[in-house]
Amino acid sequence: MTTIKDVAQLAGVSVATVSRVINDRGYVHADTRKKVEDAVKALNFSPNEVARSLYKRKSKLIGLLLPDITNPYFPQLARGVEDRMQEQDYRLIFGNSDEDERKEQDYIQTFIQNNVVGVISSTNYPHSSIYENLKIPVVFLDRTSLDRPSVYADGREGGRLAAREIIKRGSRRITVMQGPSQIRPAQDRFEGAIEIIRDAGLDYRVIQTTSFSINEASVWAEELFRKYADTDGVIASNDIAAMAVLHEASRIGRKVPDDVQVIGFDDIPMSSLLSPALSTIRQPAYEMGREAAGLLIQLVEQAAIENKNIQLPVSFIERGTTRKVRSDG
Amino acid sequence: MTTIKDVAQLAGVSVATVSRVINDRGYVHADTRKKVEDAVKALNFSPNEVARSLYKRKSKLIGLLLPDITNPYFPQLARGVEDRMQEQDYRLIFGNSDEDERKEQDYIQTFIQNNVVGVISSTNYPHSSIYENLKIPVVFLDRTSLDRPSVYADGREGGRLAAREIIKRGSRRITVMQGPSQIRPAQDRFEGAIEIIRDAGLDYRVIQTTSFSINEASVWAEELFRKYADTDGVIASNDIAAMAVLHEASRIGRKVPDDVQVIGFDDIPMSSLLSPALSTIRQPAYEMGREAAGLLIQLVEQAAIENKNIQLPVSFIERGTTRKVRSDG
DNA sequence: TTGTACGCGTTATCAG
DNA sequence: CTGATAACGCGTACAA
Repeated sequence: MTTIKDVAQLAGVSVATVSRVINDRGYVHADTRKKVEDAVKALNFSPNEVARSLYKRKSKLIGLLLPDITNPYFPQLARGVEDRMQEQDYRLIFGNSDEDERKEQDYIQTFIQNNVVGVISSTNYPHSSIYENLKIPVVFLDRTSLDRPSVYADGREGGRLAAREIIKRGSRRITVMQGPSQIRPAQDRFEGAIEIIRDAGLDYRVIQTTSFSINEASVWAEELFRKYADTDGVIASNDIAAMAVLHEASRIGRKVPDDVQVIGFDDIPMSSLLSPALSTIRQPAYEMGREAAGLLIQLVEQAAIENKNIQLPVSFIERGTTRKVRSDG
Repeated sequence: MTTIKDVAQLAGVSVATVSRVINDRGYVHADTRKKVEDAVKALNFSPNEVARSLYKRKSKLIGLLLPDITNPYFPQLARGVEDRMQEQDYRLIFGNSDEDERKEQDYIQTFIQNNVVGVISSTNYPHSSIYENLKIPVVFLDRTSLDRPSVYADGREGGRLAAREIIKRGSRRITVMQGPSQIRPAQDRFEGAIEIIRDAGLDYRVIQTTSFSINEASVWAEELFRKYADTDGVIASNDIAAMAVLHEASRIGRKVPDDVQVIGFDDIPMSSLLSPALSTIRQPAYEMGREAAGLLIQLVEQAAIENKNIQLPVSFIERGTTRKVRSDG
């Protein structure tokens, strides 16, 4: 490994001077600068971030904590975060929490040990002591928290939107899948949806789900059609659940969207490739990731005390699992 | 931040002793140990990994480089890697390369600057100078390389399997989607497939694709049915491509599997939720991730010079996009 | 404009 | 069995 000393020696100057040129700090004569730059190139030197980090007590590392990267919604968040961080030369230490508070705790701990300067977390426990005691900035992603910086989509409006659109297209016996109760955005969606359904004077059925797991999605889809065989509209808790509903509908011979309409949530990349393509409420996941990263960088670099919340809008993506809206409204 | 000094002071011993206790190294009297342990707890001390890393010139960090986490195949690899690493207290610095050699270069560079002890890379350039000159162990994941440690699935056999199964089920005018030419496993699959098709005395059509991108998948699917309208069997380059084919088939009114059979590759999680569910060649992605991590840990910890290759078996997952095999063969 | 010397938190060596 | 102390590589006072 080539160190700053090697460079200094080759350039015939002191380490301080080398440090000055590579950090572009303080005065250094043009000639000396040239010598140093040549030496740096010759030795292919790049500064040891660890030593830097130790001295400055801060790094260019950010901790990213997501529930489960295997769930197709999260990679988009992750990608957004990464791209934005990358632009400012931050790197990511990444972990899957499985929504397990203990695992989160452990990860945060090792993040700290590695001098990360901030963390982005998609936690279910934003008020856990884990985060209360943290001395570095945290941004909650895809999680609502009013007293802490966070970036999330407007889940309640998403729920409303889904209900409005499905009602507008003629569903009357709507089943709403209620996502895991500990996940705020999932509850927001649910509440938004039933708010509109109630206002429309309709009643509704509920399927309570306890995770976003792909495996279990099929189980709930089965349960849905078993318990509510007459349902003619499903507002799914996310696109995976919607896929499972589509699959089950097809299996038992219910036509989508003629017999039953389905609206998903998220708009994961493959939703448009389904047959019929999935109508869904789009969350701008990639953007959310980017925003979270941007916000965290601000917090890190400007130590702004002000707590910020960024709420991004959702939108209805009309595809093939909902009927065309009748022209008379 | 509480340091080893604080602990030493509170325990009334020297830092050396504290170090001995926390690393369980050398002799230390039971009573002293107790005092130190108490102090550690009282102060909630945990060692600064950065300082450790600086001194030891190695860390508990490894670099993971994947093309694009947004592609649903990679999260499974990532998750496998992470779970295995986690078990041995290694953490991941993660980056998306977008299959861009320059980006890889940059990431590897910063990995090194952060003292990572090894890297797992799913690169298209295993023989690039980036990796040649690396002094730390590298494991290539999902990429074949005979002279370097690597973990991959048996792509050629996968191709054969796909061809065999689709022929066995009656397809005669088969179209093979050839994945990006620079990606070895994709070529292996392709070659395996045409090998069997040729042996069967059939001819075949080819659609050349240049990426695994979801957006472009639709384009190729369209092209496929436009150019080869009579095709009665498609061996897709991966499950995403297969989804696009399914989608397009449905759009133009070709029945799957009756008019045309489709076999995917990968077995990504949502393949089973399609309607009809996707028949595919399964790669054990999660296992591959775990194996790669295990191998890298060995390399890191035992400095075994021996180059190892791990090839995992693929398997045919029979679902709804292929017909039932006729009992007479 | 440049160099010397110290400290960041930890571990290993070597005396005691 | 324990304690001083010198590294690890870098950045910054402070001196020159």
